[in-house]
Amino acid sequence: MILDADRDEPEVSAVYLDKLNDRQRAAVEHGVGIPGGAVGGPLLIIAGAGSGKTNTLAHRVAHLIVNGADPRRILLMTFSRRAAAEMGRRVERICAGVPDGKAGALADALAWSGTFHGIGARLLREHAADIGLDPQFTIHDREDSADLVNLVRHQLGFSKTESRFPAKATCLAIYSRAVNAQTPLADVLRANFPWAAAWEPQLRDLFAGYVEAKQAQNVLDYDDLLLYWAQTMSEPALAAAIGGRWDHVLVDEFQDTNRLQAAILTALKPAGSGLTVVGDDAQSIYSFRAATVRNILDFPKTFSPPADVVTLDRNYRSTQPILAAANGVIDLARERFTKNLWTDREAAERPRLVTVRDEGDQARYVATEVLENREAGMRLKDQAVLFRASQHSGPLEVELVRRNIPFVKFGGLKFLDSAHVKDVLAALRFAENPRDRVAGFRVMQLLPGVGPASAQAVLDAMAGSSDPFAALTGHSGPPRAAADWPGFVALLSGLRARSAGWPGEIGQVRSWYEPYLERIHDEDAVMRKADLLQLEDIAAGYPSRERFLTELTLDPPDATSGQAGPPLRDEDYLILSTIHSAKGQEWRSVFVLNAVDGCIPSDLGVGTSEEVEEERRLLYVAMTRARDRLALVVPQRFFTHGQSATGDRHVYASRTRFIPPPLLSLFECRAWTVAAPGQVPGPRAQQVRIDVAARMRDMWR
DNA sequence: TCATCGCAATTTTTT
DNA sequence: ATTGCGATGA
Repeated sequence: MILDADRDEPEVSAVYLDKLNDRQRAAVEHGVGIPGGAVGGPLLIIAGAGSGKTNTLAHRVAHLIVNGADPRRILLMTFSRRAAAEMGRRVERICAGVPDGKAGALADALAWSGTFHGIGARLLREHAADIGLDPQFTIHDREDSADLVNLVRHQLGFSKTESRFPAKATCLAIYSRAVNAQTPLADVLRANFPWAAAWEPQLRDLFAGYVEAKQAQNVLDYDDLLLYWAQTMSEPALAAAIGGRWDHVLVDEFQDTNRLQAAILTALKPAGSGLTVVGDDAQSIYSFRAATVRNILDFPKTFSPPADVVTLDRNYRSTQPILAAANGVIDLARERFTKNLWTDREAAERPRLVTVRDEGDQARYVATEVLENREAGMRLKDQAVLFRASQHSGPLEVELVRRNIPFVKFGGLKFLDSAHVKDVLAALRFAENPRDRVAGFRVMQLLPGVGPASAQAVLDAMAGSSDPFAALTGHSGPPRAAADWPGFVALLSGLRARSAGWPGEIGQVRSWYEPYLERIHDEDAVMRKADLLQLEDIAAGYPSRERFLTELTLDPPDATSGQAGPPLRDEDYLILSTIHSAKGQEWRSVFVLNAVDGCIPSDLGVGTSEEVEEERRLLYVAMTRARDRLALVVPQRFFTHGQSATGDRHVYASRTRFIPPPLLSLFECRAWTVAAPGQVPGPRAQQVRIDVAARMRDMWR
């Protein structure tokens, strides 16, 4: 693209502004074009669902650039890297449409965009020397962090206490909340983990040990990426240097940030100049991660003069009946801060509330409807099925496979979480950072004859040495692993020397690992090997081992594995997604599974009224994803787990409490049964599900 | 003392 | 599918 940067017209012909409504335009133009090129004051954009939020933010970024802002000095923090990429594309497109466009250099110029955690990791590596951090640090994901907590818990002897000590994941959750909410441990325990409150002194010791262990091993967990960043900002000189890197800082999905993130933000821009945050308190669904709507509510008065507020309440996405139903649901919230949305997209069809017999019928209903929609010209990609918990889509997935309907699932367990992938990554991480005990502990125990004790012994020997890797190669190995030890040392030496280059190293690990994989998982080794080949493909997309490990941890590929590889780009497929993962997206037709008490709200989320309110917002988010059609499905009975396949123990469920009788008029209520002639409904339907499940298993044999 | 195997119990949402 | 526990065997 050819740039004509010399033309310096004072009046920028911003045709793109004409497509915006007044409010959006106010948000885009706020503080832009101040004489002398000064940066505007803080801005809060309250943007309801479907109000063109992403578009407005993209226009604002583009408008800043068109008016002379340096894209390299813009920091854009989004909720996921997918959202960041989408934003970059839009900004580029808008800029490209401007005659004297500055779009040419934009592709890499908008370099500072990503998640809080991703930006934090990048800054910490750059400033490592300033804060006494080794820039080679590796990053632990949730599971790794929990494993490390577990190791420390063992050392401190909490694993065999009289009454049961909280599980490793719970310990980590407590720690994480204390850090992210910036709240004292005692308060966290009282408010969120009352059953663990008696263990406060032990937990305090555990967390101290955990922090020490992380530092000794040169690893950071997710929370550290924010915490170290925030700590760095408490040193005035560093704060000025880091804050001064950017003229504009924009934050999307601000309702889902926590106190620690808000603290970072105000430290970056204490006066709020150049600061823009966007969010919607009605869509706050991450308080389990210590996010708080107070960040949005308190934002204006954090600054003096206070931030300007622009509210976008016109919805461009959904039809009026869909919006009316969604508004009805959120109207019953205990407290509301934003006004209801409005739209002029008239339509006759109300959202449907469909009662079905059980989860099997729910699956058949959705599959049938999806196919009907497709017959009517709606691509599969225009349709999505949303659910509260990843597992809820199980029966539907079986039905889709049976009917040959391709789908991609978002949310829930990723294939990175599977044991074999983690094994390979642990080997790479151990080579990258030989002090990483969790990685070493895991990978060494793959060798026959090596268990926890001898792995610990080797790690201790390494930890006691100034050159841990030399200590490893010099180690004679656990006595009972004599046969496998040389191969293991050879692998790590090769990785350290980077002899195979990247991504060849991953092939190196794979060929070393395959015999162990076959030994451990002799049943389904074939499928797991295929996963590893896929991992190798993914790895090829990263420039180096370090970048691969970092970015994979912070931004794992978000489609869940399972079906035969990732679908091709031009292929049509149905979207299955947790409601959390559906954030910010929209589809023409949306199905919401299990709109019953126990699922929405989740049984596990009804402890406090705050939790119930969050579940209500979750349903609201799900409903507002729909543009033209929406169906909530209510299965009447659920088969309980823990019984034989032919068992019929079940419980009856009732419609979600978030749609009480007064709201029913906003829906078209109907029942659906398997109506195909010749098919016998009832117990037989259950039989079908079992047969199909067996057939699916056979696919891989 | 340590590794391994079998058995039972459990599983929200995610950077 | 994974985690935690106790028993067993080297």
